[in-house]
Amino acid sequence: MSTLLEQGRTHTCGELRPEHMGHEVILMGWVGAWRDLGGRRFIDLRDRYGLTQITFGEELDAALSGRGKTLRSEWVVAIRGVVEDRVGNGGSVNAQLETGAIEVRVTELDVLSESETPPFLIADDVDAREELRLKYRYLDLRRSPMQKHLIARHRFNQAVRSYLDQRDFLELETPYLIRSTPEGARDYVVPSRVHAGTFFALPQSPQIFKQLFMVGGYDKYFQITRCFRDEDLRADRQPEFTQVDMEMSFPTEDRIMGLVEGLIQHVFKTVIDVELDSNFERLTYAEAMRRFGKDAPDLRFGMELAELNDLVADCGFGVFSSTVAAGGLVKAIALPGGAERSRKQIESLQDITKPYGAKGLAWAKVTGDGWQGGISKFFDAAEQAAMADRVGAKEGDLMLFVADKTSVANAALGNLRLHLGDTLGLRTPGTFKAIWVTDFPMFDSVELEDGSTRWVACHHPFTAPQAEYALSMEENPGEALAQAYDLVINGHEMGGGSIRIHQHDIQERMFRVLGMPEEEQREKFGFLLDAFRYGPPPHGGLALGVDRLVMEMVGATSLRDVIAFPKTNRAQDLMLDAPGRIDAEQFEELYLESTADRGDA
RNA sequence: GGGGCGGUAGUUAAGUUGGUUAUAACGCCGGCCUGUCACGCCGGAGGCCGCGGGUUCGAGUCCCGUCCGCCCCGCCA
Repeated sequence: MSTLLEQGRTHTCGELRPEHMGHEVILMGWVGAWRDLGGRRFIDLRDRYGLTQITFGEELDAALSGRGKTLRSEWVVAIRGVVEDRVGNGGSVNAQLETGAIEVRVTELDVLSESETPPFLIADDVDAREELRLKYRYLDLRRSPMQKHLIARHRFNQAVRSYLDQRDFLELETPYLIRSTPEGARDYVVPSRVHAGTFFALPQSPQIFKQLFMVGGYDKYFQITRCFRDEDLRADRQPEFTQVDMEMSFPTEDRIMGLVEGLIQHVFKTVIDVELDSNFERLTYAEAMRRFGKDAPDLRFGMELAELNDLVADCGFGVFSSTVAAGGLVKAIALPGGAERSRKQIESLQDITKPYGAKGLAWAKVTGDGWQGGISKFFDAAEQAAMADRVGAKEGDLMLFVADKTSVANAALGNLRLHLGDTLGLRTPGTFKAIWVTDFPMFDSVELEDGSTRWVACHHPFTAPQAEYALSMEENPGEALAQAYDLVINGHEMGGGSIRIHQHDIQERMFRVLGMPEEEQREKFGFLLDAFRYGPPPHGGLALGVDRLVMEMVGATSLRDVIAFPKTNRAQDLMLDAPGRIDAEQFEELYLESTADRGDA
């Protein structure tokens, strides 16, 4: 007679329903919680599909029941049994469980695997600290919330593939061992054994390859691929992360955004059954910064920032007028009902703005009798009315002001707005607002240590300028706008893309603005520049952050909760204990003894 | 590189102005219990108080250093 394992499962642990009553079934799974009543024992048998209560009764089979008592947490068992009605057996339905109306009376038991007592309880509510969960990640992955997250990832990937496949996109792979081009983020680097003293780099994105696919005539490409950046981590930043990387030939910005909009709607519908509004709202970068202080605003709530420079340029409050005179920005936000807050509560908000470099957070309460408290006394009634009107503050509101350099004022108030939105419950979990932020600047000016400034690409050096700036960007880099766009959902950047430069002369101008000499261009991007001499089609694309999208969809608060084997804050894997040392022989083969061996010494 | 929070039984936490035997819950082990599902009841075992120094008659508690985890700034599409 064959074993239960050989016969195979007839059902999963999440499958049985009242219509199966009377059926003989074989289930396999992990032993969860049990309840031992003496002559009767209940066990929750668990797999990734759900929980089924199985039961042993002494009156039916004392020997089998005795074996049932020896089972312990996380043992793996196969059982044969009969599906029975809980109520008919004298119990009651467990409405919390999908299988709560039935139970399986065990008639045969095979222990497939025993388990030591796990270091933490495998339960939906984690009580173990994260350090421990990461060390025993395979146990953490048994928890239902983690399984839901990874299953959502699977559905996400499948939805992307089917959507893009139906639209003639080809899923093509690109190499992971490539050449370091130290622009943007720091590269992860892999020493070459065959070529002593030289190094591969892991890609920060397949950017250049996908452009070469366009030159190669594969006019619609995508890939779900890993990218690597050796930078410090955050809750929403891992050193390796997954992107849906896409590129198409003969595009316009609208066609790309339209395609991605459809893709995002399809994915939200498929993965979490949410219908997003069609025609995602579009905001220019300048407008986003002006109204929300951030290039990735959360539009699920208002509380927009207001600029007050023109109103306070000549006011009696020196902090404001001198900020305007120095070319800075005075901005304010109204907190509805905030006038009830105590001075202490109000001043504690500085803890939010301070990390962004804001020197202070000024405030005033709007009452029926003019402003009160804070900086009220510096303004007469007309000034107060004008500012309150600009900010949209009503009686009972609290006005909050930041006067600082433009970047600081925007960052401080923009993040304060998000904080207030959080505390007021305006960023409702389970609600989603997807928007496009468009018309990004081409260049950012960076101050060097010697006080001079240089221009760096906001996006990357292959981003096309908008037509009207193609010729003028050299004279006026700060004014030039790019054909670049970001997808933003709930205040998080979920993806970004651009139309690329395919014209040789414009690419040269771009490099000139960036101050990259020709030899350096040749050395870093020679193959791309060469390729663009042989009929590159107009092309453009976009990349989506898979981890961030899944995180937002399932409502996780950390990327680690949607990545099977993530890294810690210090970029380590606690389970593997990686990175780790290598043995002397392995090391020697790589010729890493001295920096003189790098090849550029 | 900088700031903040944390590390005490297997786990999660409490631990007062420094004081004698370091608590609790869950888990674990044993016993009782035939309708539980956070089962219940009785009993038991279990501690390098992250690590290293220092102050003190005495340190989980105070000081210095260090390691680890998390959040944020810088950095980073």
